[in-house]
Amino acid sequence: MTAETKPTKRPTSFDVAKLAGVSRATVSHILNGQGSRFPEETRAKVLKAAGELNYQPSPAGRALVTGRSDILVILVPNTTFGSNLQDLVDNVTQRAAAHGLSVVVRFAGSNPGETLAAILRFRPVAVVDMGILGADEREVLHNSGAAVIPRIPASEDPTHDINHVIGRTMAKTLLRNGPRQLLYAALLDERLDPFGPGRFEGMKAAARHEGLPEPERIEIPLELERATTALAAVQAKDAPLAVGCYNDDVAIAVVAAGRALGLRIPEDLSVVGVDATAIGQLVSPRLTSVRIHNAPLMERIASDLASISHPAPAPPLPAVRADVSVISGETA
Amino acid sequence: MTAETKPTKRPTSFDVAKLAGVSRATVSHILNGQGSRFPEETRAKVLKAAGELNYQPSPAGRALVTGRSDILVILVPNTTFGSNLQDLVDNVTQRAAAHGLSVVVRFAGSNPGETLAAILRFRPVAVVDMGILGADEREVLHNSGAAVIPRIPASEDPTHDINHVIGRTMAKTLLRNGPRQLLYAALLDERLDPFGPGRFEGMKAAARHEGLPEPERIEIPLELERATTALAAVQAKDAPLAVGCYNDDVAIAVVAAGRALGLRIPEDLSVVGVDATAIGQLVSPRLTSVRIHNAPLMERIASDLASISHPAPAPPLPAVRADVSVISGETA
DNA sequence: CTGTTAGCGCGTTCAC
DNA sequence: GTGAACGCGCTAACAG
Repeated sequence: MTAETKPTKRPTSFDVAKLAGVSRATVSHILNGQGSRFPEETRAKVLKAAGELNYQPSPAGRALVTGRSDILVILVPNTTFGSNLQDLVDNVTQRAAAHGLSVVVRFAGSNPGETLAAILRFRPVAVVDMGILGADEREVLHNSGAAVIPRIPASEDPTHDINHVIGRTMAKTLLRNGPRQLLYAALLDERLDPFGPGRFEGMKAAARHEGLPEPERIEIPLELERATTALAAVQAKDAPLAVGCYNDDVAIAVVAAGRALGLRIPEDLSVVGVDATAIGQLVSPRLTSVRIHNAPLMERIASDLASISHPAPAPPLPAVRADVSVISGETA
Repeated sequence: MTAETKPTKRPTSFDVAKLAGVSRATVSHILNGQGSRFPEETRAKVLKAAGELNYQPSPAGRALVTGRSDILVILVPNTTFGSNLQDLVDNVTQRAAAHGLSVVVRFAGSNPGETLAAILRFRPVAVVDMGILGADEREVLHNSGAAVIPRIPASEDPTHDINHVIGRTMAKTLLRNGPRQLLYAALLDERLDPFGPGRFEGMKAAARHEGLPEPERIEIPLELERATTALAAVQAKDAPLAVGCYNDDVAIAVVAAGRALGLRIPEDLSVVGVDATAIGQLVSPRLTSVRIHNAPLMERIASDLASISHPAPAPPLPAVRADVSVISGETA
């Protein structure tokens, strides 16, 4: 270094104004596009000055006056949320950047209230909710002035919930070779299983529809011995088991436990996972798994994102179609 | 709702001052603990008023005057960073909250400059770097006034880098049953493999040390057919292969590819992963894997976190011991 | 039309 | 214990 460059040398709107030979107000007007139209000459001067100084408006100053930060929060259920989490985040980050927004990721903690409070502290422009917020929490966010994305039609039939669809799909897949004792395998760590209830409900509905007894819910740790114990506890003498799992990881654990118990797969134990992860297709036996098609959701997020700038009241708003498909493997 | 509650009804320091019958300056002094000592009575009044109003200082206002936000950024390499990512984030979030800091997660994008810029926009108090920042980038952050955590001893021997240690450990493990042709298997998606170079270097060093030829680097997609093709391309006629993998996911892919090629494991193909994930221990054959002990790192982060409030120049600063162990499975 | 003045929003801090 | 000013950007009101 030559002469102890001051750490905080960020130019302010005042610096730009000075360099351009105008007032701060003019700078603000021009840089925000809107406002009265200034002669081309003035615009150019200001833009050039801003460019030379590499002027970046202070988020703090802006937040102070607008009462809102330029932050967009992506609320993520947990780390195990498919492997497409990264893609989704990258995608949203790109689009948000185009709107001048900064994206931050928050993992949903085990304490919903705390999580909500943490989000509110950011005074975000928008919150991308992957489906873990309750109606009341969405309400709170909305009232705080944050757009909650994707926007969900108000009168949503719980039967159309993606997790319900997943649960039904698992059940249907497990039952396609005749009736079996249905089970729902959740993760032991509840923190990681926010979608469990919906999926379990879906399986129950499917069971009812088939005239089968209500499925049982078991918790499967991702550890062989304890998983085996858990599975053994529900193993009937000679009724084949059919286990719908929270995700592929759990499915792998169930398969491992079944193997440890000497069960044939899928004859004695059929298993269906969710997410159709790459790993699930690489292990032996290859998993049968429900794949969630995120494209529609992504599109919806993108369009909602686009509409937060234009405070258009409420454009169309088609429901997000719950789009899933079954990847047939060797476990069901 | 009764009467269109105003969205922004947050109390300001003025409200607290009014209710407590003092000036805003007094409120500020008392609420920031530090400052001259006020009579107990005044303190109580202010605290009570703040409590009743549930007063939360505006981050924007504070940021404006301090030139710094109350944000702590955790820079995460990618989604596949072990499953302990969630634990680490939760852990840091807890501790940070105790310091009144808000934690945000950023995934390191493929474009380092962009990532750095995005972080700088937050003007964060601190950045937790999981080891993906270069010395220059750390420098930039430091100059911007952000504490970079964990603090790394300046003259760090690259040989002590955790990834180098991991690479050497993989090689050693693979070679414990005699010399083999060493390979390093990276993920196809480079975005997900920021630690690859260090690990590969570690393997090279170990190979040199053993007088073996330099290991080759291969890219293994997480998809059976293409993984098989990639592995077949490097398969010598009758030299057994020994593959050190970026992580357990890659290891599972290599094992699957080997099986597809009719190789016996570990006789013809030995494999070592990294992370010792739960899944790796549930599949068959059970993975041999290098486990990274995060406790020391966590502790270091915790202590560094504690020291950002006290601007103590530079307390001790013991090096973080790179602590790894080998989980013996059936693949090496 | 073009551009400026003035004051807000919120917490902090110096000087009295 | 307080008054006043600062930091930074925005915008309504206003003057040239």
